[in-house]
Amino acid sequence: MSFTLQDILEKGALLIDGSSFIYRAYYAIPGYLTTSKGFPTKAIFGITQMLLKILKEGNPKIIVWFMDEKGPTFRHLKYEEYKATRPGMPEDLKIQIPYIKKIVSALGIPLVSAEGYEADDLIATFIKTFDIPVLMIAPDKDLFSLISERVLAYDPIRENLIDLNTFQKKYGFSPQSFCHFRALTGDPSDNIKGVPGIGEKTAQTLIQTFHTLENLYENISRVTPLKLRESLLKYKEQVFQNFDLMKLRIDAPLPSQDLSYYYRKEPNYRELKRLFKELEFRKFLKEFSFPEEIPTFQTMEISPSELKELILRENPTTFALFPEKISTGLFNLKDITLLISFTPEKCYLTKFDSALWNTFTNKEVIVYDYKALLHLIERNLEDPFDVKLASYLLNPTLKNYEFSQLVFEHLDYTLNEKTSDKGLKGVSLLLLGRELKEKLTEEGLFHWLKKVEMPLSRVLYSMEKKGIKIDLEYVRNLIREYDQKIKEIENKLFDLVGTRFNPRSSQEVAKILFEKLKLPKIKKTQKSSQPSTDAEVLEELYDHHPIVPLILRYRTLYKFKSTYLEVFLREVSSIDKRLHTEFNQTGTATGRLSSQKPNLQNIPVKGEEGLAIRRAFIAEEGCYILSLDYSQIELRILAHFSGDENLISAFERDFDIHTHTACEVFGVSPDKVTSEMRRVAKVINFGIAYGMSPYGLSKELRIDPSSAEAYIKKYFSRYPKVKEYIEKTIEFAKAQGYVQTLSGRKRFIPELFSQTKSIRELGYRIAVNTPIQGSAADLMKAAMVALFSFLEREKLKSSILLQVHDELLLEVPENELERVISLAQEIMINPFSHLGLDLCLSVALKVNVSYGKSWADCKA
DNA sequence: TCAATGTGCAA
DNA sequence: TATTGCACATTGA
Repeated sequence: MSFTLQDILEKGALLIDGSSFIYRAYYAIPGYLTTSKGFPTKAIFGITQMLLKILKEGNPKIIVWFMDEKGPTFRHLKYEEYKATRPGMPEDLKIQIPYIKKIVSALGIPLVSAEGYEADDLIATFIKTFDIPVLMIAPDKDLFSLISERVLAYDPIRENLIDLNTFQKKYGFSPQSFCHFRALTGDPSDNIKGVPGIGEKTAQTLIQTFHTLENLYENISRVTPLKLRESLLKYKEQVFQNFDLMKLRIDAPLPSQDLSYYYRKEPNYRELKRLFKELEFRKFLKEFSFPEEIPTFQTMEISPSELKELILRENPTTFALFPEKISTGLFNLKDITLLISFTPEKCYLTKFDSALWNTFTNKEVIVYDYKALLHLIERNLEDPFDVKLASYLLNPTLKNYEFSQLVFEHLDYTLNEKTSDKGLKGVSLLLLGRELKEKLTEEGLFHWLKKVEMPLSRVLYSMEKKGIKIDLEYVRNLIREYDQKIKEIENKLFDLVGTRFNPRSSQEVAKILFEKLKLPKIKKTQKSSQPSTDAEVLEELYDHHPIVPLILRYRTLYKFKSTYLEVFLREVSSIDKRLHTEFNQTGTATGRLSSQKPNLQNIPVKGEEGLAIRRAFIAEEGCYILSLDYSQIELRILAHFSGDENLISAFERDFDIHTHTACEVFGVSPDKVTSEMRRVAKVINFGIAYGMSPYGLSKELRIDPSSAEAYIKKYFSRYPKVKEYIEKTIEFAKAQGYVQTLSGRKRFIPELFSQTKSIRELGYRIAVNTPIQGSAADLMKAAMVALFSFLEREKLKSSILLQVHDELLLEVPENELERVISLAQEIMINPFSHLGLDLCLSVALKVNVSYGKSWADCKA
């Protein structure tokens, strides 16, 4: 009788020749595959893919992974030449083996090997020991001799199934004779020489006739032609030695004689997920159905007083605190339900209550989104642990930091967005807090979170709440003025063109400029093939037609009106007539803040129109708007990181850095630097921090690429350590897969390992820019926290209103002005020491100060 | 109503 | 073929 595949999977065993499998996976898959850190994973990936497929489609009850062991086998001991010509395993395959073993184990597949024996011998012994149907996953012929009515072979790469019938059809003899056959032909891959002059065809005929070697040599006189017979006799010893080597042993030591030992076990999902993450097998992370380890717990409604009693009794050290339901009751009083959990088995639902609030002092409180919580409860909550900020510090490039996303990322289960399970949210927050605290400590970032990011959330909360005063009357007048100017320009445009069109539509503008007026197309837009009409293009076409300057002017006016002035009126609070932005503390890849609704970090400043917009931001009666901005903070940080003596000394001596660079690049003394030379130097200085290319510089400066390259070369020869630093940073990033800022925050840069050159080069620029931009952000954050706590401690009335990356905007009562200026300046110059942080720069920082009745008045 | 696109503002 | 953001208006599904 014969077995079907189904029979085998249900009643029999699936045996894998792991060692040959690994070789096949390594050589059969073309190309390279590595993690972002460059660790080779091609073989691991191939094996995993195949195993997952086998497990999914076959769902075998018994599956065993057999492997060779490192040391010599009895074959090596007997015959020196055995496998002597086989080259050693390639290094990059060798280091993958431990991972393959880990994955096999994690999948619940028993792993069998024995010192001195090859995988083949173990498989033969297994088949001999257990009389069950077997499917051998065997990518080479070494196991063919084991094929029988109950044993099939399968080549997973060629997807080729060989059963007894197929075998006999192909070879014309039974599998038991296979080693006799191979002893005649030899096996070059194992350095086994066959009989010269005997190939597959001849050997096949001989074995078909005689079945065994013994029988062949007993009847050697019947072998013709004579030459063949002589050759066989001459190599008789060799042939029997070959047979001895090829014959599979059936006395290998199996780990157990009990079949149940070889049953497939439940996968170790946690380990498997960890491995997939480490190896960056995103495909498997997505495809493999990991069961969710959702905690089991009780949800209980409880009154605040009862809960307070319970807390006093049990005295837990850590709480998770999540606002669950907010409804607005009588007199607009907020009615808040809290989820509170201090053990993963329980979650309490209770009313927000100030008496309960006191029990949290001196406890560790875990929250999600501290700033939002402060807005909600409008009370102080000292020194909590925010899981949103924590996971941002661990990885600033996540798409979003929603609670369910964090649970999925760090706790590996899916949280239903619906509030169907309130308790689970509370318990999950507690577990997230534990998990993230551990990870953060490992990364050395726990201190930074507690000392800077958490307090900063409170600072931002107070800035958002305070808002900034807007001169509404002024804005309304300005809008009227702009409306009129816009209308005038529209009319002129329509007159000149001859038809009405929408000057805000780039499509229509392009039609008029490039089709109707036949102006030269300078460049194309990014995604469509429409010719671009952006400012850069229009500048170039400025003199080609009178409508070009008009369109530029129209764009500026319309932009300022729609994006700024009208938004101010729309967004200004009806309660305090001030503008309240929202700062996002987890919104950028570098660690900067961002601002939205409205964005107050991109208020125009250039030109008369820019200042006109800034004039709308005014100080309260009796107060001043005070602006403190870091001077050249990014270049100073570059000087610190690179240690370049020239750059450092330029800052130490408080030179104008652009003029200094102009001196270096153009080889002239400071008094000979023209404004044009300074402009060029400024572009170079900025470009360096962004990793600008010679081509980019040439485009920006409208010079030819070769002169741009000469400038850059000159720059690097004058600031040699800057060049060195850039190179070292890129090397580090490629080796480690990430870069770091002063605070120790990491940004991983997968772009570095892209197959696409342009994306890879983007990765280099990110690697250079992120430590600089990110460290500047670190400094500013520390300064804000230190300044805020100073203002609070000294009970000053001054408040921080805005942060614009390297600038702080304060509203300061006149009588505090002098004191606040000197202290704020002092704090910003040395922010880390004010927080007791053990960080310092090798370059002095400089802070420019200005103040006035409006933001527009804050200029040097 | 939504997403994609082009454009432009800031550091 | 210069980094990090946010937001507007248009366009077409």
